[in-house]
Amino acid sequence: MVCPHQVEWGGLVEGDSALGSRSAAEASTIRPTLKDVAREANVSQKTASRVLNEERYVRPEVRDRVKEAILRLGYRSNDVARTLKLGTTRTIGLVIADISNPFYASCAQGVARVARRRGYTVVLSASDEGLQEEREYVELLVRQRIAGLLLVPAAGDHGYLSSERSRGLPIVALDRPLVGVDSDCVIVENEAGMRAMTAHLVAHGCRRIAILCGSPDIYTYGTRLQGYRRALETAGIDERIRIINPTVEGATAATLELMSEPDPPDSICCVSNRVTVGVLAALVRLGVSVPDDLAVIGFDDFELSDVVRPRVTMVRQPAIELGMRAATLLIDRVEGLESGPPRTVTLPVKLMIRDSCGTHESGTQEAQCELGGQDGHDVPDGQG
Amino acid sequence: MVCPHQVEWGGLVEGDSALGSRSAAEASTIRPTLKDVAREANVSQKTASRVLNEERYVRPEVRDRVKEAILRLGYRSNDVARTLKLGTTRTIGLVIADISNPFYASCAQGVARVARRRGYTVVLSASDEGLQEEREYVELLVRQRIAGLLLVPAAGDHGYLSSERSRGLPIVALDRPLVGVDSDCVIVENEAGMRAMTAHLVAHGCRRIAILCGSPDIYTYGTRLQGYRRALETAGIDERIRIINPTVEGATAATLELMSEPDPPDSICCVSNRVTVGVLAALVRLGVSVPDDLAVIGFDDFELSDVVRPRVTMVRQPAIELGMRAATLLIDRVEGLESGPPRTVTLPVKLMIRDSCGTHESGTQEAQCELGGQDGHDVPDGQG
DNA sequence: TTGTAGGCGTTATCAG
DNA sequence: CTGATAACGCCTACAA
Repeated sequence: MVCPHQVEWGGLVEGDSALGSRSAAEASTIRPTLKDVAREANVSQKTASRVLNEERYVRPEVRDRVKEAILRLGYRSNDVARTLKLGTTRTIGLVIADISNPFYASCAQGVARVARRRGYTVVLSASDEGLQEEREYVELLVRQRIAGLLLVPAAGDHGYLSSERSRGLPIVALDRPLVGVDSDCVIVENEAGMRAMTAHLVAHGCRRIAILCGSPDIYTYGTRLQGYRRALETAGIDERIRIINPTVEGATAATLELMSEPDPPDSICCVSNRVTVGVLAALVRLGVSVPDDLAVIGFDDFELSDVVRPRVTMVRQPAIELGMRAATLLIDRVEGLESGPPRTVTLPVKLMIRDSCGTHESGTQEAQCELGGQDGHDVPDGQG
Repeated sequence: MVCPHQVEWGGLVEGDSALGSRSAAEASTIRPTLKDVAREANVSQKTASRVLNEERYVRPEVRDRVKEAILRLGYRSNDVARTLKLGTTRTIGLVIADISNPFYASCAQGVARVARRRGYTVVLSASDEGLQEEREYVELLVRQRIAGLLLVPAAGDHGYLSSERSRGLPIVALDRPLVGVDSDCVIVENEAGMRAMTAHLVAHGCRRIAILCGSPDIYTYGTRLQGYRRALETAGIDERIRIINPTVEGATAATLELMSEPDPPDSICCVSNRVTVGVLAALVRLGVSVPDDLAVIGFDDFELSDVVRPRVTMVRQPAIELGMRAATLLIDRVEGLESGPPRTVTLPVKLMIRDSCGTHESGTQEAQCELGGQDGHDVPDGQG
């Protein structure tokens, strides 16, 4: 089916836009330009441009003529050209670890929401926690002249970003701070959250408390581990640290192993929703009864945490808000609405007390963690 | 901290790149151009360009000089300019309904994986099932001159896309075909899947089989509903159709209502993972025992479907592969590797038999649905 | 092997 | 109010 525009369009093929026939692969190039619109409307290019950008000083009559031409030709302005001229994109680059982790998906959702609201476009990339991949993506994004960069940094040194930063690229770290550059960052109360979790286990009589933790080189795991240690230290209890691959499969394997050892734990702290899910899967397979045989507590919510029996006690992070705050901060930087030194925004987490740590619990209770403030607190960093 | 490049850079401020001081908001513009590199290396711009693109015919000595200049200046080529000149991006636009639905997240993951492998960048947008929002996003993407468009169409007519298509923009529909334009599309066996689900319930003695379904205007729901109806027709059983808002909350509310009515169903078919999760939440709350009091079966897997007790019988769709196939097809079109008429790729689904439909089940069994082939089948459409 | 001139589609400048 | 003309940063032709 040939749309009517096609017909109109046919008459312009002679134009100097070099609109001859091309191979299918190149066909996407056959689009009318502002010059075509101008010719069609019998005005200069600049006038057409004026209409397009809704500038003043265009006679209504002329304006209508141009608008008509735009419609007739199915003209779409070329942001590539405009960007080149203006020197600034309305695109933000988002580099996360893994889209299939609901936590990051929620962060991305928050980012997307704010971006849309403020007229920005989001380029998404997944680094899979690899610094090398992250660098490649950032390189690509910089080439594309993104207005700002939002990233969940992989483990390792991010000094490579300092040249970008010094060239004025706004960067906001999400979920974890950057190592080796300073930048804004939006994180949650990792240590306090885990401390609260561990203390909760202690309060329920647990003494052989294991933690299944990803590499402490990754900030979130490192700080959460720290919280665990401090809580145990306070309680005078020995640590049982297991560094694992923090995936569902990794956690399942580790749990299977852990529970088959002599002197197994009486409780497990999970450092992420992936780990919690993996632990639960293993326990179900083993027929271990929670919380009777073993208590389980997790950092970060997961879908069904409230539906699974027993309902899992865990610390909830505001994932969507994390994304929204990060995006807001970034765009504020981009637009110059925010111009102070790098700042760290720390959002509060909540301990949701349910049934997986002992029968004393009843109903879902919420407990703000020690550091928690209603809206998080905002700390300007020391110095650059 | 001032990085060493800054110093080098300082010497160039006089250049005709107009690198004077600017406001913080515009600072991202102060980047060296190829011209700066050329001057720094004492060669022509073209020579610098040659080195950048690794063309032949550059004396090694000169090449090194240029590379050094690039490094010293921290030069990053400007893809915006390059794109304008070349007339073609390496960006694909992805419009999905909702990132927080793990199904779409997985699709996006598949897309991202292929895109990365083939050197493309992905711009992500979420339409929230709104046709209007979808249009706005597409408009934006077209302006950005994406090389191709990948979308999960919202309900409604997509005739608005035909002008883009006729201008040569490759479009691949994901999860649902487009209405009103023809295009490639990658979907799963919706009807067969739901027919198998329903038949499975019938085989387990269910007779009051309800379906919780989203608006049939959305292709996936429409076809799944069709599968349900056909299976019941075959079995000579009455329909119990409930059109709901297919979210977790919507399904929970509907289930609560459904179960409190006189003559409640003996089984529920869920049209999506969102619905299944919502149903389970409601049943847990009501204390309804599955499968004893009620059988439950779902379309589309969800995390923990295999961990929750009883384990939920459901039809699994290959979400990641869906995304990968769609992206592959799209990029093949973009690059002209694929040039025939629009084609529809249908991927098979699998019925995973577990415990939520009756005690006859034991262990997880897999059953390929009727139409299933190993790799899906590929049907060139009728005609344009 | 290297350099010069011109244009991709916009917008900005500055006259008419 | 409107229109030539010159960039934006890169690449393709076409010389040298």
